[in-house]
Amino acid sequence: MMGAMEKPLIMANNAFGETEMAIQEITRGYQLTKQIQSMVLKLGCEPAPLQLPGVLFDEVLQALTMALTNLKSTTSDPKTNETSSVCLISDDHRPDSTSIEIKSGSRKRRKVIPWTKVTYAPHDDGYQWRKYGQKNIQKSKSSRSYYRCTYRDEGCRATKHVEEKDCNDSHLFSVTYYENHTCRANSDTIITTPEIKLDQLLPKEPNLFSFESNDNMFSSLKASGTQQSVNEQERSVDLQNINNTNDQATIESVANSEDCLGAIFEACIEGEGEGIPTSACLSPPWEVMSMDFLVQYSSFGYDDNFGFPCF
DNA sequence: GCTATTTGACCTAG
DNA sequence: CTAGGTCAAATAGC
Repeated sequence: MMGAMEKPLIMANNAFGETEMAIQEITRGYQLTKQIQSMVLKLGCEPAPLQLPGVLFDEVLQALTMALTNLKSTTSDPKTNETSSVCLISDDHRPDSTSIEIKSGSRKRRKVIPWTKVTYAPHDDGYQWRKYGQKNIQKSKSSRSYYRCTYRDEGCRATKHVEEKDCNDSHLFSVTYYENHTCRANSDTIITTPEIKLDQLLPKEPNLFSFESNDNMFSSLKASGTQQSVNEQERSVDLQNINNTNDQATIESVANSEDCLGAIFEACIEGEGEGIPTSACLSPPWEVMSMDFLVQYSSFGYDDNFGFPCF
């Protein structure tokens, strides 16, 4: 009988199916990250093992494992309503906006899942923050700084915690974001995760872009005509001036360019030629972009809305 | 004087 | 009770 009772049943099944799909996608992300991990770490074996990427990959894999564990625990019995419902990705698809709605009895409360990134530039995320506290953390040698959005008065609840990474590199920070920005300011000034279409960024011909052992990285970039043809007019970086510059601002602007992200990522992953200098992937400031890139893209690396690479 | 930062006190969850 | 997060008064810089 086609009655009014059918609709809720279908909706419940769909919700369960979406969660199952999410599990499958996260599982796929996990497997892909493992592949990238093996390739990147293998690249870095000479002259020394890459400790930092190793740590970052461990964190990414751990995060994915936890997400899977949580998800699976909520889908053990789709016919009951006793478990919590899960909202994996919010409407705006921003990676830092993931949240869970926990149903406890008749009440429903929202728990924000923080999003962490590892970076050399903890303050350079395009938002305006105001520091409101600092604490020494017991399990960490360094202190943790607490920031909230400057526009809290306008109701923006975004906060972030900045902590120096507990590793050999004293300039590396772990930034944990909580809540989304709801302030108007972000639409004008925010520097979001670049929406990179990897197939646009990377050369059509596999060997067009290549590193030579002692060559300057930007010389290699200049040599790639396909790279520059992606959207010539939008490029703010004058690669030709980079080779001789020591200007930190210029270097950082280059470090933020999509060209470099895509190119270095491709070089690290594909290992085109044996001659890729480790320094091209790992020496500051290039490490800044490659690490941010790896962390962000291996965490959420399959969503076409962001143009994430798919290997 | 205004705004941002510092820092000790206070609050709260585990 | 303890550790971590937040508050708010004091301070600094412009």
